[in-house]
Amino acid sequence: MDFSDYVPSVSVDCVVFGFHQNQLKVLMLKLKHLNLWALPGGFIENNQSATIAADKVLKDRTGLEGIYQQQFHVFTDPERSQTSHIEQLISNDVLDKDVLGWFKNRFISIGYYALVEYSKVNKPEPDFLSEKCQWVSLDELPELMLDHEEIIKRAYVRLNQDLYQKPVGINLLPEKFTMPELQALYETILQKKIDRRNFRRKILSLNIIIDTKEKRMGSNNRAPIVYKFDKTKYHQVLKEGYHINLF
Amino acid sequence: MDFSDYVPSVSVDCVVFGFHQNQLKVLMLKLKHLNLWALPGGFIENNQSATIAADKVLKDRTGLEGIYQQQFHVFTDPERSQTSHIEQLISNDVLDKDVLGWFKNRFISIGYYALVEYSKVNKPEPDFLSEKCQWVSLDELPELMLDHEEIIKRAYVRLNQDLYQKPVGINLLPEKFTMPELQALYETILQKKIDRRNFRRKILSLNIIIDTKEKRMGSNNRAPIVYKFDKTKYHQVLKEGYHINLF
DNA sequence: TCAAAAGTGTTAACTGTACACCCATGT
DNA sequence: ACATGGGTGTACAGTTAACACTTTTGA
Repeated sequence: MDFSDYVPSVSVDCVVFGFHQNQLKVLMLKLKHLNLWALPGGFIENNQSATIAADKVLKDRTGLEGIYQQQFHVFTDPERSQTSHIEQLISNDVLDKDVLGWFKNRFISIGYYALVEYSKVNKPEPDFLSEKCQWVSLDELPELMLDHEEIIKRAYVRLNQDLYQKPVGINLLPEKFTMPELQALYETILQKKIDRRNFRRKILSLNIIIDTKEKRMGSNNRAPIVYKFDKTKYHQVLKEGYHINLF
Repeated sequence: MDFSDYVPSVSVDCVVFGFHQNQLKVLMLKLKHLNLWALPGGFIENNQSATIAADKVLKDRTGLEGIYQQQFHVFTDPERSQTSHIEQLISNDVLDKDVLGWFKNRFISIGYYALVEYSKVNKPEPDFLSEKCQWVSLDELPELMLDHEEIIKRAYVRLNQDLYQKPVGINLLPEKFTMPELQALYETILQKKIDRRNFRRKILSLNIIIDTKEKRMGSNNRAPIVYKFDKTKYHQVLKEGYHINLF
């Protein structure tokens, strides 16, 4: 393995959020032969920006392109770099021992959070260090490598803050969705109950979603209206920001 | 010069804001023999976090410790690294040519903004590359090295956003200040006029400033009340955040 | 026709906004 | 005593919050 194409000392870690069964999930990798989980991550090629590097990580794990991503923090504590898991991976023949030199470097990691439509991630792909890649519920995190738990926590805090400013949550839903679905998403991320009627009014007043004139049939109650985003207005609001008072 | 103590490929740049004569100023360095200005910056020692490295930059330039600082963005565009100014500094004998190897690296820079009390910075110190270090008004920026103009712009955008969420502006004022002074600061940063009476009410309702029972004498009008921060409550609010509607 | 959950509307409480007036200070 | 600008109060408008009723769907 040759790491000379990568910027030394810098890595990228992605906290990929998905929303399923009214739970916020994170895409995680289970390391081979170790009882440890890790965030999808990678290194930055010499001619890449970190954003492009993050795009590649996202593409490799989820198969998707054009995912919404947001750089949220850089993790620079010198204590965050540990190689014990790398050494174990080497002794389990997962990694060749000539890579230890690279991993012995201290790494500064740029944290991105990404929002994906859960159902579009059909078969998340593990990387060369891991045996599986799967969704893990945010409130049932397993034991994580290095400072990855802190990275997730911070990503979540930032997502939470951002949701008050911009309609980012929309990236977690499929193209078509109902008002109750959108509300469940907001309630999950913000961790508070919101009045159904007030929520609807506020969201509609943003003028970023459109009634498709369809209804979601199939349940034992009145069929909710199916909406989709008004992409033009959505991007406008995303840029400008707003403040929804959902306290 | 020996750079082996530093983390390769990573630098720290600080946008140091000060407030003087109702203007927002930034601390800038004038490069030796070049008609170019630069932000205070530095590299990260092997056992330092980026925050500590930024602290050192701030200490070296301003002489102050414990300055309020906030990491706001990482600049990773591969095109941002250029060495033409370094080469010119070498040909002017400012730098020894054996440092070119280090500076030829591509750098990823972690941007911090810092807020200091203008009057406490008595004699800003240039670094080894620069001939002077001084305050420059935000709206009269000279020609800047690399992407430093973009870094400043982004720092300002972030400061602006943060001011709506947390009472950060306080760090730009001396320990004791009056309501009109605080308002002038807000109006400058937010770039909008605010109604005097409404401003006062909102700020006071945050309960983070205390009437010192003193008055600022000396001008031809009613002497304004002198306030100071309630540090305990201030730090609490800083952590929790709020939203002031000053639109 | 019933339960469940969605759509719609109304009012009271609160917050923000736009003002006018009075007061202290130095000349 | 007057000009200047700071401190205080108040009423209106706009927004948010709390809540009740009607409608649609599948069983």
